[in-house]
Amino acid sequence: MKKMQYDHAKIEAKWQKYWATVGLFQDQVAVLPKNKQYLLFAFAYPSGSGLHVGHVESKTALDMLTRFYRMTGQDVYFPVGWDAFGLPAENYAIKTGVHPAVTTREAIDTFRGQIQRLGISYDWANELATNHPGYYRWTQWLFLQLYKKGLAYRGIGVVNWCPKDQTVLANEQVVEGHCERCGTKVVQKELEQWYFKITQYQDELLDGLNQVDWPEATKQHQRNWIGKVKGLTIDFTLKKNSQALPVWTKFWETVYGATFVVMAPEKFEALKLGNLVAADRQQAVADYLDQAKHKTEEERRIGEKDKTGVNTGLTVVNLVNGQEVPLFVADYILMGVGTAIVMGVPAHDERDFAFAKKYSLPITQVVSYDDSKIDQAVRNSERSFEGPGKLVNSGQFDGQEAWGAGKENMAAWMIEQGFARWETTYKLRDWLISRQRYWGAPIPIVYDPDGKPHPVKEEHLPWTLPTDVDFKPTGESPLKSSQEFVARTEKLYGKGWRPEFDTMDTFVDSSWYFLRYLDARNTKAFADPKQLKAWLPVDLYLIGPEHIVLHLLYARFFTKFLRDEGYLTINEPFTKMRHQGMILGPDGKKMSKSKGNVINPDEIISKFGADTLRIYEMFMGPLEAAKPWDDRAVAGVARFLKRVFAVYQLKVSSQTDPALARKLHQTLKKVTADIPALKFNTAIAAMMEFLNLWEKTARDSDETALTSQDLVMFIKMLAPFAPFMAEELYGQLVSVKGTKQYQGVHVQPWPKFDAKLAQEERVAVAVQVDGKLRGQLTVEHGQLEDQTTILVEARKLAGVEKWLKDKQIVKEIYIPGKIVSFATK
RNA sequence: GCCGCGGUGGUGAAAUCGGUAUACACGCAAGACUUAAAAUCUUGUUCUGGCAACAGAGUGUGGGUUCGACCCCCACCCGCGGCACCA
Repeated sequence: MKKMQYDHAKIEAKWQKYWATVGLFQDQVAVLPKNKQYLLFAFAYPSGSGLHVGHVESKTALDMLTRFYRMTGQDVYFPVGWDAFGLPAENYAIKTGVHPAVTTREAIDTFRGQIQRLGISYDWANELATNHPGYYRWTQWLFLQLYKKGLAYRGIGVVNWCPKDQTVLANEQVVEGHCERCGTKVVQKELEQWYFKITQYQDELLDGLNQVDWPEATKQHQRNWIGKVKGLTIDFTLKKNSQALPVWTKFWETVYGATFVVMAPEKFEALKLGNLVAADRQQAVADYLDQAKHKTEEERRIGEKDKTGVNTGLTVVNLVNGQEVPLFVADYILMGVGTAIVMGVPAHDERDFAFAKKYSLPITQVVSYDDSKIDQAVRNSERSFEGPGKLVNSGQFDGQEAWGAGKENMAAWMIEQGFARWETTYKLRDWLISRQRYWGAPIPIVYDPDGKPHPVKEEHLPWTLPTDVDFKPTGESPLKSSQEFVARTEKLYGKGWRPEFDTMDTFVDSSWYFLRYLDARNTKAFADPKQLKAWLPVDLYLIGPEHIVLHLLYARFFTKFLRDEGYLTINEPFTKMRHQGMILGPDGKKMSKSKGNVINPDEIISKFGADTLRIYEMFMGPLEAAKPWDDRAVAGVARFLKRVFAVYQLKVSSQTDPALARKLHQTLKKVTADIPALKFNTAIAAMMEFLNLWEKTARDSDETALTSQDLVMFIKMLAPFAPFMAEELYGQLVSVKGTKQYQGVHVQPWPKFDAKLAQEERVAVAVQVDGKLRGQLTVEHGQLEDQTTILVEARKLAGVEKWLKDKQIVKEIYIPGKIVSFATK
């Protein structure tokens, strides 16, 4: 046989072309599946800079799994698409004047080429892009369904506004008071906007988490985000007119210690309590309210250390003991948390303590603590403390456990008295979806001349995004600059009618794409119900940890809504989910252009080949871990593949070396178990181990030491990992290659290992004396259960005998095939 | 502060159920080939002592359970991610 050198560029180009020609693994969703595997990768935003190594990691992992499942005879669906609306393309357009549609198309073309070079076996038949009218028509349809049910509504509210991007942001897109995207300080603005009523499903979104196989941390994040808390709402009353001021709290056991009541400025205005304020306080209160209104989120945050407030001069009655306490307004009380009215218990709450100190308010201790140091400090009003203890100064409840019986009894009593009730609160807010941006799906709403909103008629969908638009940010929606858009609206709905000029948050587009994947060319429905039923839910979703909260919550919300509307039969869209870890630069830091530590996958491919890149990224470590890039380790993987290729150029043996056969089956067993467990790193290590033994066995010979059947077995094992090389080597081995009957390695059945052959004949059993390893006993496989003999043999081992001499054995243990343990006195 | 994840050789990391800690790879060292270098191959590589046999120590720290702990329990330290004036 002619010896060939491993030429990755030639081999990869050849097979990429061949697979494309025969349409390998295309259009798979049409088949009604028996053993379905719907594998999903969080679709990418097609940025101008192309695929990065992080994309490669998750795409490769799923591709390996996909190829493995196919070989084991399952019906796999592995689709691809583009999250194509969004800010970067629009910002680029503002800078250069190039239309986002153009840059997006170019970026998608780049990505597509890179993906094919990587050997990712996507099914392209249902490729989709969210900016395509054929897609966003159904995004708009979804909006209209929500609208019909009152789950898409218009509301006035204080919104987060990014002055640089000139748009509203969802709460989720504000990170520490700054815009998630551009880092600009976010300001508050009052606007009328569209919301999706996700809170309608808050309990189900919480409960559903118990049904899915997701990382515990992710579920916990979602739970925290929904933030369900059971508390007690207690009425305090305004002395002047007996008006009830409900206070919500988790710590009602400290209610006897309330020495003031404080409410959010917005709440004070909403309740119109200003009129009740005595004349001499009017000015001070008005000033404070005005000042609070003009504070940004950031300024309020700074106030954390120095709390401000104003005494309204009004008096409030604490109904538990009739005590009269002052009413304050303070901006450390947040609108939207509880009732926005808080009882101030300075002895047992840090914030209330700081406030009481500043305004010289009394501090009443109502819980005494076992720790005398703490108790002393609280008694002397030196600090506040929250913790378990006994109630004091609390009327009939004195002496009861504050975090036990006392808490329960007090709640029961207050409820019985009629001035308290249970109330559950949530942190989750409705989803603000309006964006004053161009590059998104238009909200399908038109306004009549009176300004009343009406849904765009379904026959007018897709409600297309106009093209005659000036992108320059003005603080208003760019769509306002389109003449065509207004003309179209007037033509279809009448003179004086106006379209909604805002577009939808791109999270709307990207939170239902996994449904459209199943039938992306359907023009009658977002997907054929038969396909939806056959393929949903998604069996495995691989997604970056950055999407833990928003995307997943929204996708689950849509799923539940569409189920209620009769379109879906599932409760949860993603049965199993895992996260891939971030690939860091060689310096161990997050890759970024400014740090100059970015690794370009194209360069790795041209230097070492796609097979090497794939295997290296999977070999770096566990899929979910953050891993730094190591150039030299890449070369190590390239070496591995080169060695595999070289050993396949030897003459095929007529018999397989027995020791090597055992190792082969052991390796196959390990790889077969590791792939579905997503433990690609150890599967690769096992194959490397096999190669090490193989080379040793075949050394100083011109033969492979494997039969052609066993050579095929290993190459099939390698196929999901290194699809190009596997196809090449398989072709070299199989005689029908080049003929019409030739079918590549990727459609071959996954080999079966011989369990008996994979078992070692002799097993090394470790022998311990007093927990220390003192010897090793080699036992024939058939003798493993013979405890008596083994214990006798173990004692006789030279290294063991030495340590047992002059000692009395008090216990001896034998775990078959593992260990012998002697305990002595 | 709260929630979550993690801490193992010089480095990335293995260790399936509580059972021989450090597989695999990188790096490093020595050697082979070479005029030389690169590439490739071979051998070694947890630490301490010892020529060696061997002995001792060893999975962030301190304790505990167990014949036996990277793994389980308690207390703590450090790193990373998220949330945070949430009453």
